[in-house]
Amino acid sequence: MLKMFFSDVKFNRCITSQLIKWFSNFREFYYIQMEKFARQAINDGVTGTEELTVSRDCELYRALNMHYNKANDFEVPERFLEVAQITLREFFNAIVAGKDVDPSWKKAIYKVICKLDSDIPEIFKSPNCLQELLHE
DNA sequence: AGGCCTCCTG
DNA sequence: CAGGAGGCCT
Repeated sequence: MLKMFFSDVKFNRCITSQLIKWFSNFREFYYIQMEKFARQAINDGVTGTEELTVSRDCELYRALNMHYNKANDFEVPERFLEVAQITLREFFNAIVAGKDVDPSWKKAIYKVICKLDSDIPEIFKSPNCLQELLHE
Protein backbone atom coordinates (compact mmCIF):
# COMPACT_ATOMS: atom_id res chain seq x y z
CA MET A 1 0.00 0.00 0.00
CA LEU A 2 2.66 2.51 1.00
CA LYS A 3 4.85 1.48 -1.85
CA MET A 4 2.04 2.21 -4.20
CA PHE A 5 1.78 5.71 -2.84
CA PHE A 6 5.45 6.50 -2.91
CA SER A 7 5.97 5.30 -6.39
CA ASP A 8 3.23 7.52 -7.63
CA VAL A 9 4.84 10.26 -9.66
CA LYS A 10 2.15 12.77 -8.97
CA PHE A 11 2.33 12.10 -5.30
CA ASN A 12 6.06 12.64 -5.14
CA ARG A 13 5.88 15.81 -7.10
CA CYS A 14 3.25 17.06 -4.78
CA ILE A 15 5.37 16.27 -1.76
CA THR A 16 8.44 18.01 -3.08
CA SER A 17 6.58 21.14 -3.96
CA GLN A 18 5.06 21.14 -0.54
CA LEU A 19 8.46 20.75 1.07
CA ILE A 20 9.75 23.62 -1.01
CA LYS A 21 6.81 25.61 0.15
CA TRP A 22 7.54 24.83 3.75
CA PHE A 23 11.16 25.79 3.48
CA SER A 24 10.12 28.94 1.78
CA ASN A 25 7.72 29.77 4.55
CA PHE A 26 10.33 28.96 7.16
CA ARG A 27 12.81 31.21 5.49
CA GLU A 28 10.35 34.05 5.41
CA PHE A 29 9.57 33.70 9.06
CA TYR A 30 13.24 33.54 9.87
CA TYR A 31 14.05 36.78 8.10
CA ILE A 32 11.03 38.58 9.47
CA GLN A 33 12.15 37.72 12.99
CA MET A 34 15.67 38.82 12.22
CA GLU A 35 14.58 42.21 11.04
CA LYS A 36 12.23 42.59 13.96
CA PHE A 37 14.85 41.80 16.56
CA ALA A 38 17.49 43.88 14.86
CA ARG A 39 15.21 46.91 14.89
CA GLN A 40 14.26 46.21 18.46
CA ALA A 41 17.90 46.11 19.45
CA ILE A 42 18.47 49.45 17.82
CA ASN A 43 15.50 50.94 19.60
CA ASP A 44 16.80 49.50 22.83
CA GLY A 45 19.94 51.50 22.37
CA VAL A 46 22.30 48.80 21.25
CA THR A 47 25.18 50.53 19.52
CA GLY A 48 27.53 47.81 18.41
CA THR A 49 27.09 44.47 16.79
CA GLU A 50 29.22 42.89 19.53
CA GLU A 51 26.31 43.28 21.88
CA LEU A 52 24.18 41.20 19.58
CA THR A 53 24.42 37.54 20.34
CA VAL A 54 22.18 34.58 19.69
CA SER A 55 22.14 31.97 22.39
CA ARG A 56 19.73 29.23 23.29
CA ASP A 57 18.07 31.34 25.91
CA CYS A 58 17.58 34.57 24.02
CA GLU A 59 14.22 35.78 22.85
CA LEU A 60 15.01 35.51 19.19
CA TYR A 61 15.99 31.89 19.57
CA ARG A 62 12.81 31.15 21.44
CA ALA A 63 10.68 32.71 18.77
CA LEU A 64 12.35 30.67 16.06
CA ASN A 65 12.30 27.46 18.02
CA MET A 66 8.67 27.95 18.89
CA HIS A 67 7.94 28.14 15.22
CA TYR A 68 10.16 25.42 13.80
CA ASN A 69 10.57 23.05 16.66
CA LYS A 70 7.69 23.63 18.99
CA ALA A 71 7.79 20.18 20.55
CA ASN A 72 11.58 20.16 20.66
CA ASP A 73 11.57 17.15 18.40
CA PHE A 74 15.21 17.64 17.58
CA GLU A 75 18.20 19.40 18.98
CA VAL A 76 19.02 22.61 17.21
CA PRO A 77 22.55 22.41 15.83
CA GLU A 78 25.13 24.87 17.05
CA ARG A 79 25.64 25.97 13.50
CA PHE A 80 22.16 27.35 13.42
CA LEU A 81 22.94 29.68 16.27
CA GLU A 82 26.05 30.91 14.53
CA VAL A 83 24.24 31.63 11.31
CA ALA A 84 21.35 33.20 13.15
CA GLN A 85 23.73 35.54 14.92
CA ILE A 86 25.45 36.48 11.72
CA THR A 87 22.10 37.18 10.14
CA LEU A 88 20.99 39.32 13.02
CA ARG A 89 24.15 41.36 12.90
CA GLU A 90 23.86 41.69 9.17
CA PHE A 91 20.41 43.19 9.56
CA PHE A 92 21.55 45.39 12.39
CA ASN A 93 24.41 46.87 10.42
CA ALA A 94 22.31 47.37 7.34
CA ILE A 95 19.60 49.19 9.23
CA VAL A 96 22.06 51.31 11.17
CA ALA A 97 23.69 52.24 7.90
CA GLY A 98 20.33 53.32 6.61
CA LYS A 99 20.37 50.81 3.81
CA ASP A 100 16.77 49.92 4.45
CA VAL A 101 15.68 52.91 2.41
CA ASP A 102 16.44 50.83 -0.63
CA PRO A 103 13.39 48.69 -1.41
CA SER A 104 15.58 45.70 -2.11
CA TRP A 105 18.04 46.13 0.73
CA LYS A 106 17.36 42.65 2.04
CA LYS A 107 18.60 40.98 -1.11
CA ALA A 108 22.18 41.71 -0.21
CA ILE A 109 21.69 40.05 3.13
CA TYR A 110 20.01 37.04 1.59
CA LYS A 111 22.98 36.64 -0.67
CA VAL A 112 25.36 36.56 2.24
CA ILE A 113 23.31 34.19 4.33
CA CYS A 114 22.46 31.66 1.66
CA LYS A 115 26.15 30.96 1.29
CA LEU A 116 26.16 29.83 4.89
CA ASP A 117 23.49 27.26 4.22
CA SER A 118 24.43 23.81 5.32
CA ASP A 119 24.54 21.13 2.69
CA ILE A 120 21.40 19.18 2.21
CA PRO A 121 21.68 15.95 4.17
CA GLU A 122 22.37 13.00 1.89
CA ILE A 123 19.18 11.32 2.87
CA PHE A 124 17.14 13.99 1.16
CA LYS A 125 18.98 13.49 -2.09
CA SER A 126 18.11 9.87 -2.30
CA PRO A 127 15.33 8.85 -4.61
CA ASN A 128 14.12 6.69 -1.78
CA CYS A 129 14.17 9.60 0.57
CA LEU A 130 10.63 9.14 1.73
CA GLN A 131 11.05 5.49 2.58
CA GLU A 132 14.31 6.12 4.36
CA LEU A 133 12.87 8.90 6.42
CA LEU A 134 9.94 6.78 7.42
CA HIS A 135 12.20 4.01 8.60
CA GLU A 136 13.98 6.24 11.03
C1' DA B 1 8.23 25.22 -21.38
C1' DG B 2 9.26 23.58 -16.61
C1' DG B 3 11.21 23.96 -12.09
C1' DC B 4 12.27 26.66 -8.18
C1' DC B 5 11.84 30.78 -5.69
C1' DT B 6 9.96 35.15 -3.75
C1' DC B 7 6.30 38.13 -2.52
C1' DC B 8 1.79 38.90 -1.04
C1' DT B 9 -2.59 37.01 0.88
C1' DG B 10 -5.79 34.49 3.47
C1' DC C 1 0.97 27.03 6.65
C1' DA C 2 -1.22 26.97 1.74
C1' DG C 3 -2.38 29.30 -2.76
C1' DG C 4 -1.54 32.09 -6.46
C1' DA C 5 1.03 35.42 -9.33
C1' DG C 6 5.15 36.75 -11.31
C1' DG C 7 10.29 36.56 -11.99
C1' DC C 8 14.51 34.09 -13.08
C1' DC C 9 17.06 30.41 -14.93
C1' DT C 10 17.82 26.32 -17.71
